[in-house]
Amino acid sequence: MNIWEGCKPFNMLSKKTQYAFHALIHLAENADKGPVLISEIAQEKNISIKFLENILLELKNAGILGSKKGKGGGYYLLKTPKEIPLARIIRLLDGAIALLPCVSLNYYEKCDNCRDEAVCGLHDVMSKVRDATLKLLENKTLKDILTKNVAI
Amino acid sequence: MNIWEGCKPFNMLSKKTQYAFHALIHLAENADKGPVLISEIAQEKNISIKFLENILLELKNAGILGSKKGKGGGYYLLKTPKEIPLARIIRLLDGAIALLPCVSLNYYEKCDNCRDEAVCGLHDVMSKVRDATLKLLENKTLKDILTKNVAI
DNA sequence: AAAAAGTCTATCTTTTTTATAGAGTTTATG
DNA sequence: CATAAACTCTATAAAAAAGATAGACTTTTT
Repeated sequence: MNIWEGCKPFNMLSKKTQYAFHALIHLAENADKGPVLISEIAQEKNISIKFLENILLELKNAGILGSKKGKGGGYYLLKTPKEIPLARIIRLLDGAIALLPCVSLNYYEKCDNCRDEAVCGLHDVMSKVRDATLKLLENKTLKDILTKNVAI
Repeated sequence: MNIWEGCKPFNMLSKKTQYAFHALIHLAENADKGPVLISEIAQEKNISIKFLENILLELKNAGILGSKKGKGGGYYLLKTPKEIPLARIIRLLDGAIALLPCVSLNYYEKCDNCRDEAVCGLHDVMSKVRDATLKLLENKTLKDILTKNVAI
């Protein structure tokens, strides 16, 4: 059961992050209905319920979601969609937003194939890519990826 | 032996692609000296020689490098650095340049967590990220990542 | 003929990703 | 207060990908 089915999807967002986005969208679009069941999100978005559990828990531990146990419980947003930048979610679940460790702002790591980072042309170009990417992902929020209009 | 040592380097260029860039840089900067030995590149750039063999072979099969067997042999560029866009190398060795399969130009794949791609907000944002990335990676070439100045 | 150097194919190991299992805890409510 | 609903936590397993290696083969030079 290969979920990527024949494409070559390297460098992409993990399923974990993709599922997180879809779950957050569902939560935002149903924010008026009180806590939402994990099982409801899983069914609606076609995600393994047990896998989704872990993801929602991570989002909760990061202060993005709240939860309520017991009957009538479920998950809900702790922030408005507008307050949740996409970069926040990606960094939380996938880590660095950069094509090379040596240009990552949050997960920097020295590269060991170049002698001097200061004069590495690769470093320059990849920094530019990172900046262009972050400009979008830090300014676009959950609100921007919603289908329906939701009250702020 | 974890070569990523504690960072969380997902979504990044693979070692294969990174090694390819470093090898190409070395070949460009030594283009005047005739064919360059795999072993020379491996030593200079701190890459496993056997792993590098495979990479150089892929670059050769893609028409980017040429080679000469026997004594005095080695690898050499078939194009000028200016004619080799970075996107070409990444696509060859890593595949798609996109954060989601559904926004990849060269490796498109339908996403199965959203009902309708046409009204998927995620799709819109990720297309913008792809465009911003490609604008850089398709216009920047091997020439732009060289340290030394090399004759065109 | 011998040595140098790339070619090819196969396999192995490690790491990461994805997914699952199951016992535990909290809460609403009849 | 018993019960069921629902999230919590930790561990583990399965699958895929990345990274690396081995060795026999071919071509070329001298």
